[in-house]
Amino acid sequence: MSSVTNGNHERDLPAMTVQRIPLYLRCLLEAQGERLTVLNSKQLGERAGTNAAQVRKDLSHLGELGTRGIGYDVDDLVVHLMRRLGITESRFAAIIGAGRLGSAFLGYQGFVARGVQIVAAFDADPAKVGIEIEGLTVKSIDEFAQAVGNEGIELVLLTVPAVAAQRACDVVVAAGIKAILNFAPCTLSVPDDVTVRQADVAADLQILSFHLNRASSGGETR
Amino acid sequence: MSSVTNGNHERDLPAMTVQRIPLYLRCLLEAQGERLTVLNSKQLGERAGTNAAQVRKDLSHLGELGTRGIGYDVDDLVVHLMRRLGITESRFAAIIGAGRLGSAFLGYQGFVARGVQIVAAFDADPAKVGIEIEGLTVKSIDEFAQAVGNEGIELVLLTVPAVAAQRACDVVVAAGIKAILNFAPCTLSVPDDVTVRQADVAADLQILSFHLNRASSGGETR
DNA sequence: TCGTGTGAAGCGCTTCACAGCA
DNA sequence: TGCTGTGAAGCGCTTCACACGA
Repeated sequence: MSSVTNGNHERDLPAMTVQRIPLYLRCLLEAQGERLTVLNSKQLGERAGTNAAQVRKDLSHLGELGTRGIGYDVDDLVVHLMRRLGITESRFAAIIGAGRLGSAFLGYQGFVARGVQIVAAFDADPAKVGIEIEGLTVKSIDEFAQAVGNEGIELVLLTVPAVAAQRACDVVVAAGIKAILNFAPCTLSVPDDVTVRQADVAADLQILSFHLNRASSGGETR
Repeated sequence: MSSVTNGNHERDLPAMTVQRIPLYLRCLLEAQGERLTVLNSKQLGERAGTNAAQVRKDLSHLGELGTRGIGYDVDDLVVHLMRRLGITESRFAAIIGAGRLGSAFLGYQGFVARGVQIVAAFDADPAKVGIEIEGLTVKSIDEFAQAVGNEGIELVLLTVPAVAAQRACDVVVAAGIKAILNFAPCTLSVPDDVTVRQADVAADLQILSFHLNRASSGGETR
């Protein structure tokens, strides 16, 4: 009603654009490491594995971030993408399930640079509670709700066995968490306002297996 | 040229259908565990988190697998989907990078039931070579090409740091591997006939973070 | 009757092509 | 001149609605 050049560039990004923003951000951080200050849509597209038109269309949804005749300022764009992703300040995450996979993520040093900080680990198994993994003491799942408030936890990585996943998920949802990354190969039931992303490694391998078939068989039917 | 009811149900599935087949398969295996013999499209859709129309359209691409008025025979469908994915016999996979994440997958018992068997682990670090993880001795990456032939390896899980990923990838591709699941947060350059799937946990968390923003802010612009 | 298989409609994403601006 | 931002065209996926068949 008052702004002129500022269109409705605030909410409602296409789902596919949202999925690519982390990819663009990663490529831009790489470019920063190479001391590049400007990237055009073609260059960014090549790094991200897409094309220039896709990059321009995606970024145009965020506002007019580029300079015609020049390209995109790398530092500027990094800030804009981080702001859109809500990671200008690190988001705090918790791991539920201190098994092999959960421990691997606890020890991974790469999350902080991507705007996520793992601040706590929980397990339902009393044998796991109290042990220290990568400098963090595993807490009981019973303490989860309290920890969410105390530590500002907003994201959950669910790394429990499939049979325990729904139970753990219920605890997480009851504590007010709205975003879950589920590594268990099962469908989780959650309220509409909770977002679940599925990370099923076996499914990924099956998809790759499918593509192996397509490549090898020349064209015979049997 | 001779078959009557058999249309061209052999190759060329829509990409999105291929992505959902592992999901359907997982739901069907669950149903088998519950001693269910028949599922209709609505029931399968609910389990898979989609709808009946989507299920029917997807499965129709594989042939006429259902029975009108009844639904789909669970065992039959499992066999069909596994055949399409090329996992009627287990596919053999190798892990490159015997770090925390690679070790976690080596110890995961759930792959075999999904048609994938991890048969070897490799690392470029001489300090890692020779150590035993979950009953498997870590080999040098230099032995990879030979092992591919000896052990029938067709899939690779790449769990090395980002800086080492392209180098490791080149070794894998040179050994004739056509399918790679890359856990390193970087874009890999591969020939056209090699399929790479990206598994970037930090990117998934960033997407979840974006959705947190959308949910919390009621509608104000600033 | 009930549920599949399927053409057709609907919808969203991708690509194109070019106007607009530094 | 060179590259962005963007309407429009193109394309593929999803959803609908119903004929067909057990």
